[in-house]
Amino acid sequence: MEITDRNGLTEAQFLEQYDPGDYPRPSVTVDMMVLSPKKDYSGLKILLIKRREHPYINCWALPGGFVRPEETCYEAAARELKEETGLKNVFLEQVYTFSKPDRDPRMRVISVAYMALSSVAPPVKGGDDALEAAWFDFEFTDNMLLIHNDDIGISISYQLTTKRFKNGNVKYGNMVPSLKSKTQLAFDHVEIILESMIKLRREIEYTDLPFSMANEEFTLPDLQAIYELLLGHKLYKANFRIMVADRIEAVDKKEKSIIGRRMSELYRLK
Amino acid sequence: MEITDRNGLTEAQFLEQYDPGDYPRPSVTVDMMVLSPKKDYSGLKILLIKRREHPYINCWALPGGFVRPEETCYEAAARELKEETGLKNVFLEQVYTFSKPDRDPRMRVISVAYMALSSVAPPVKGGDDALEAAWFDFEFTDNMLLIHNDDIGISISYQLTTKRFKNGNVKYGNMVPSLKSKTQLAFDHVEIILESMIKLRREIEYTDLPFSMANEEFTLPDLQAIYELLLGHKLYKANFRIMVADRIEAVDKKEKSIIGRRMSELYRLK
DNA sequence: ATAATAGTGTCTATCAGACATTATCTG
DNA sequence: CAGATAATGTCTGATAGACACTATTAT
Repeated sequence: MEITDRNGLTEAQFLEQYDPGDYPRPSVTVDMMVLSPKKDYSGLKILLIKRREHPYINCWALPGGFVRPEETCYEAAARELKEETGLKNVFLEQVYTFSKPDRDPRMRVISVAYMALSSVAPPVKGGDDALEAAWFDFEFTDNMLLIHNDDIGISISYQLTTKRFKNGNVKYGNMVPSLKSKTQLAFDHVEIILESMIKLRREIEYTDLPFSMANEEFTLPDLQAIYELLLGHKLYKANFRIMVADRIEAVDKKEKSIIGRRMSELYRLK
Repeated sequence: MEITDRNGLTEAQFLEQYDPGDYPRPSVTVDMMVLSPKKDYSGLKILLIKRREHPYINCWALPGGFVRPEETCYEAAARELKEETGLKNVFLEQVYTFSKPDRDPRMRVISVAYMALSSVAPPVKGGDDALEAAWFDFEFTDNMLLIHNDDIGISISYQLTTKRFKNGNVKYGNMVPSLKSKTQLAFDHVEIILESMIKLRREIEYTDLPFSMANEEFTLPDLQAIYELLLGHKLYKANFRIMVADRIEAVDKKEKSIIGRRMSELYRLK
């Protein structure tokens, strides 16, 4: 009664004898843009890992790693994030898959990019560890990407210009980075950051995504500060409050806001 | 003067001796949702391929194939699309990467999904060919996905319900399909279609994407019809024209519109 | 001539942007 | 009390949604 193929095999029989063959397969990795606000909400931080091997030896790279046979890409990203930072249950979303054949000179590596947003920046393995990680100040404007850590004296910057591309008969502008500093990010990780920021800013329009950078309970001045950091521009207080009004509920407690110096109502995401 | 690693190797030396090792690697494929309008603009069509092998033998599947070592995923998708349909230079965009370890029972396959939008639906290899392909009528509403081809007597339908998910502390609704027809789509291809349609509809808001389904020169009633097909609801004529006004230029010719029966001004995308 | 469809005018509700004002808190 | 900041009020212009009307064309 079971369906058989042209060789008379049932599905179970087919799978039993199936040989995946020896075609060249790419390695698949995940790479992540992990952002968190600075403690005083005066800017954003991004997590980078220092490379100890060729290629891009001594360069800083986005955290990431290989996708294991028994896990999804999402699970791989969540695992790597937890290994690096201890963070779990933070916002984590797929951004784009990068697949230029020569993006890694060692071998063919296809990388699925993720972005993660955390309300805190936990301490990471630093110093002269084999795996050195650090949080960098992250500044992203219309024409500049600046990533620096003044403690360890590293500054990486790219100028951003807009180039027009065509897809079918639809044209659109796209950011093109050009290195301005002596040090650079490893691989195509600038592009991963740029794609992530574009997607992030677009999604702020129709999601509650900035809430994932706020504490469980937050004041509105602080939530507004997070929105402003992610969007890269100031907002009007009154308009902002109208915008988020139906997504929040008062907790009926007061606390000093992080960015201000006064008591402010606490709220929670509905 | 060159930088050496802990073994004293330069980058060139390192790459020379580098052994990618024998870790398990996934196969990477691309799968595509290819949409085009019906000739009379009364609906959408989607391209499907009939499977001749286990698993999902005799099921219909999205077109796709393996990513070759020397090409990007985009190039793989463009190549497969051209092979199936002869189409090139159509709108083609990455949607999402699907990576459940068991999504293909034969082996680990990670699939990068693309969507393609064409103004025409070229004839495809049909009949009793080894590789049977066909265009299906495509209907997508809030609670139903219906894919059918009355010529060959195939109808595939899924009911769509909304389930709430959590990502970090952000909650959002997501469509969950449940099969209603006897026949089903192969693999997780329903999910690829759903993700693609969500992204497609969202991008219509801020791109010229529906123009890629129109002819080079088009009438406004026809362009509006395409917008309505993709969005799944009617638009007001006057509002629609205001909306597209600054993106089009008159060609100063008239032609009968496809959906109407009268002469109408021809336009072109700026 | 008539019916259908192309094309335009305009009213309204909503909303983002922009200031202005009042209330409250800290030092 | 003074200065700063939290919180609210309100004006304006742009825009989406809705409907009505005129012009043109196929039969």
